[in-house]
Amino acid sequence: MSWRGSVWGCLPNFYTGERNYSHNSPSEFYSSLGSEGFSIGDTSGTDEEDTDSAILYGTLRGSIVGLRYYTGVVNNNEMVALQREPNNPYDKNAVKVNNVNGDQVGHIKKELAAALAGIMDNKLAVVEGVVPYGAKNVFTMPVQMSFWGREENKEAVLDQLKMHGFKLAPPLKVGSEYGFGSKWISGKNGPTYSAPVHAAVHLTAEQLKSEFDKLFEDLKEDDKTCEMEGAEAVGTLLLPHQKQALAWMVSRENSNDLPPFWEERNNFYYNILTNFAVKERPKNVLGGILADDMGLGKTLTTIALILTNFQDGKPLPVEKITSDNGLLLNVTSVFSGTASIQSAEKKYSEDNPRTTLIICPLSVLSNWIDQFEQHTSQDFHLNVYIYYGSDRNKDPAILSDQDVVLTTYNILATDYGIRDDSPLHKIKWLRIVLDEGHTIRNPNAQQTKAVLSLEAHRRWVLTGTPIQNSVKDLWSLISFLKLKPFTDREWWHRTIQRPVTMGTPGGLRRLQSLIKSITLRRTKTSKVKGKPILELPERKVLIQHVTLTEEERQVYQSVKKEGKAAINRFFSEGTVLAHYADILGVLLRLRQLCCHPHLCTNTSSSFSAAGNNTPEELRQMLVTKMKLVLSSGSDEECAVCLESLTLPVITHCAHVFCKPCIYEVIRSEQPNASCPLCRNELRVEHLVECPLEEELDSSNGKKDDQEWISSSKINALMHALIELRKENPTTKCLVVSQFTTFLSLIENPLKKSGFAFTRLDGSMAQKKRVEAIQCFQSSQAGSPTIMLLSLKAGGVGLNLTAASRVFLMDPAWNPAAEDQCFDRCHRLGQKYNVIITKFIVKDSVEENMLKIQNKKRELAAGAFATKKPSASEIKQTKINEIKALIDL
DNA sequence: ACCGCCGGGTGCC
DNA sequence: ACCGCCGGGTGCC
Repeated sequence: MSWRGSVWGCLPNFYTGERNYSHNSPSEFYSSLGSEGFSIGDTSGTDEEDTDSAILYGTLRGSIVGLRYYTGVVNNNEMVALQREPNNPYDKNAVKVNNVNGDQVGHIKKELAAALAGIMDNKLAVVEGVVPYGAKNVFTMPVQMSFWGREENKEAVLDQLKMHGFKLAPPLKVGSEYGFGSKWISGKNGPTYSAPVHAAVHLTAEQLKSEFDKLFEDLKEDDKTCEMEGAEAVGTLLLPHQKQALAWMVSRENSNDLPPFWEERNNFYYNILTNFAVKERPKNVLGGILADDMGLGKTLTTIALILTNFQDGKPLPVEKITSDNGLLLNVTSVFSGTASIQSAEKKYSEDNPRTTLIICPLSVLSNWIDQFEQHTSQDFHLNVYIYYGSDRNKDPAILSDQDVVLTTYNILATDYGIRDDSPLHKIKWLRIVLDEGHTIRNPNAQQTKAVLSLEAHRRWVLTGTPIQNSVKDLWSLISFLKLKPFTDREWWHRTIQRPVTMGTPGGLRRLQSLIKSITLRRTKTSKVKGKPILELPERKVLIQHVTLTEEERQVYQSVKKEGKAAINRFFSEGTVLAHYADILGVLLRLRQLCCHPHLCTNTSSSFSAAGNNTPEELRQMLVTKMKLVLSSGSDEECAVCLESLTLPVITHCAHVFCKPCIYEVIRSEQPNASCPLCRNELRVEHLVECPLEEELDSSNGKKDDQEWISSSKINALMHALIELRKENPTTKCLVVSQFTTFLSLIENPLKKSGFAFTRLDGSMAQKKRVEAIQCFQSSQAGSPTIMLLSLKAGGVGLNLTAASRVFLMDPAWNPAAEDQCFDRCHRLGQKYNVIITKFIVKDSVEENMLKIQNKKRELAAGAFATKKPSASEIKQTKINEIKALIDL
């Protein structure tokens, strides 16, 4: 279908010079965003990791003064935030006090502030306040402070306080500092809570995990079972559970309910967690979290929502196409809006926007485009603009005239990083949809910051995996939903996260009630009217062992011997971390040798190294190393943000980080920054960027000069494929590898044996991918029966249900990556049992990888809410893995 | 009286 | 603040 090409390319041409968009100039939008949205300084960054391991040192009563001068008011038992104010002209020790709304209440009395300043500045403790009675005070009010910190800082904090003549009282038995009500609560000011006997009951990781699972499981049985038909513009019939989701989403968008934990009491609105009260009715999020399992149709449901609840609770207006090229018009409807835009301009404005912004991982972008095309009835105009690619149109006026703007997290973050050049941040959107919302679970990641500073009326998070490891991961999502007071990390932490992780009684219940009020969750096993939502066929994983030929084995052993010797040397020299990339290289070569000798071309060991290289040689070497790391398939994360690498750069000490992350490290540690992994000197001018990857597979190259030969693994595959064809010639298969070169090598025997095949890998242009997928999914006679698929091509959205067999040619480091790949065919629409065959070479690194996969599976199943490992711990785990892999 | 005491002015950091 | 504190006014009984 040719229109896709135009989607990607032609909007700029279409609009060039057509109109002047005088309204909503960029500057207006920036001033409305304020400086906050674009601040570089990150006050919340550095030692957040420690908050979970904090203990309560004790409490102290103090006073807040200067109430006269500020507007912030405080109720009895209300939580307050203590914030250092080092630039106060009267006292460099100043500590200001804000209420939950962020309005300043006053200052901590100076003698006490003098004691607190050092503690707070050196991050020895977190100091939190609750005002026991503050409603009527005019000049001063008391504050009950709790001191939280790591065990090892306790003495320092006590000393510091003692120096100024203060002494902590032991922690109160009643958990007022957890916001669970306290002895101060009178009947008037809140519900009474029975006081827990102990301040905190620590649950084991396992208990927490199971509690947490229940948290989502329990969401299923409630009243979210109303159904709603999609509007006429939805060109597809919805399944019952999708109609339920639609009804729920529409009701959420049009709801006027109070947000969770708010109550109306004598003309005020009370937050029962913080005891904060306001006159104005707090806004609930017009949206929520759709946490359906993969394959239940979140995309379709969201499209139905956009079309059905288009504006003012009404569907997308009908604009029947009368011209005889109606079909064409719909197809190019992406840009067909000129005529309607003229009239629409009065209807839609900054206050009443029309545009839904959808942010998704690149891997599912084409899926969204497909589904918009498939599910939007031909008679309706829906302007969809794909904000992607270097020629993306950055005119906010044009973007805000679309019905839908589709973009990726990376594009959003990239634009945001350029500060002055993010049109997406200049627009107030009708609706923002975050697909694969857990992408933003790391609060410090650039993408998260970029997402959190977007403006919108309605906000949705789509995710199949609502919580991956801990409550912590939820904050970004909740913050995105703009639920007060959780947008501020302190209140989230004090009212939800800490009670849950400390096992404070009722903490989980509280979290559950929060989740429940904003989430719709169904699993593949959920039922509608007694029937399972979807009945998936069975899925079986078989492991087929492959024995190398004598020749292959010899090559393998010699490379292994050499690599093992080198790695041993690194261990004895203690330079493992410095040679991390080299070690990955060794393992990569071994894994490649298991597949095919031709994959392993770059035997030129890079650890010749060192000595007196020219700067250019050094740069080249670093680039080579970085590419090695990126292409090693070892799923490298940035050790700063713990996410997969965005804009990777390599340090002189050969460690790879996200560019924004490592810049932030250097900025915050100036003048002398050091590498987070090995503590070597770190300088911006030494960082080497990854040249725009033409092809990240390190074993790339068109080795046509080599004569084609087979390998044990290829033989095993071909044998299986031919047997399968005898059984049933229409059965479709995925042949999956992490090495695209391997896929290329496999093409040869496929052709020779007369198989019709297609191919999908990460290097292919979007258009080509879509073609390959459609071609493969086709049931027409003569359509390809085999797809050569690179493991990570396409994300969760990729739908390859035509295949019922999968041949995994080489194991991945991360079992989750494999599972995700299998789910591309084992999902809604699969008619047959799915059989997966994993080829594993006997007595090789691959067998060891299986062991590591099992370990990871156990880890993933058991560990929840345990402390997030530090950067160096992650590396240490990797090093242990390396040892296991090469039998050291 | 280099004190006490009185009462007005005044008030965060 | 229906306080504390400051500093000026004042001064036997």
